[in-house]
Amino acid sequence: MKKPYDTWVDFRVSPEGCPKEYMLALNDALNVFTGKWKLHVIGALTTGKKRFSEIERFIPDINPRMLSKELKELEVNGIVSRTVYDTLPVTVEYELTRSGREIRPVFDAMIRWGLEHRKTNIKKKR
Amino acid sequence: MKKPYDTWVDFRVSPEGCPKEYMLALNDALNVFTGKWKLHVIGALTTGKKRFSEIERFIPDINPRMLSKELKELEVNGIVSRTVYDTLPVTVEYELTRSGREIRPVFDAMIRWGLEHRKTNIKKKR
DNA sequence: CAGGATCCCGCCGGATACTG
DNA sequence: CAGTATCCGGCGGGATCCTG
Repeated sequence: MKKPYDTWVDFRVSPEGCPKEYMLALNDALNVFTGKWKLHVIGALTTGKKRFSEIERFIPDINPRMLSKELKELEVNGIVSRTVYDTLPVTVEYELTRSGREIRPVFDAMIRWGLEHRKTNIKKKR
Repeated sequence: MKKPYDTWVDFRVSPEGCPKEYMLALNDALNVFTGKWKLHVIGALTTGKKRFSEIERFIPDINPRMLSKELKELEVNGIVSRTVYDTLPVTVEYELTRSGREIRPVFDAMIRWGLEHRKTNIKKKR
């Protein structure tokens, strides 16, 4: 993945200018949402820890391959934790980490903006 | 573009549950960021209105096709406004709309989360 | 100057089948 | 149950060239 951010210091989000680490942080946040299902998975887990098949049932139209992929990425990114219980057959539980739980303010900000945006924009598309 | 959100009412971001319009709003917000360059373009325009080639120079490694595409999408989505002046040759200025300018709190929330997230996660990747 | 037209490739994500 | 393996199409996005 290309990161033009590294050389792109002049990007400004705040009036004082946006240092490189801010861009990295922004990028991190964006990476959490990339992919078609990541948001759904996080959403499913905000109602509490769940097992693989539970999440699968919770999210219509997702297939195991995708769910597996997304969960793995979220785990690597420290958003979701995976716990294996050696029952028979194995039980695996997924849960939001602290970071995962703290994404909510971001969602809230996005929703707040989105709602306002929708009000002022008569949706022509879709 | 598939929108599983429409049938997916059980997604919860807030404890009270997340109504469908919230999901749509969240989705709207996400659509603003999708694409490799959209964020850069918004960033470039936060420092004020700019012409096509100015934005091009502002963002390293972007090519005209991409810039054109992103600007068009942002315009359709009501984030950016396009003004044509009939000089010779034509001059075109791009500017953030009100909605576009008001994205900043969202960015701020993302950055705040991202910074916190980075602190607790010793980056193993990259 | 401000893009459009074409070509092309990687990879995201869907479908289906299989396993410890 | 909790995933892999494999195959495959679409499209996001790069490079290059062209135009009103």
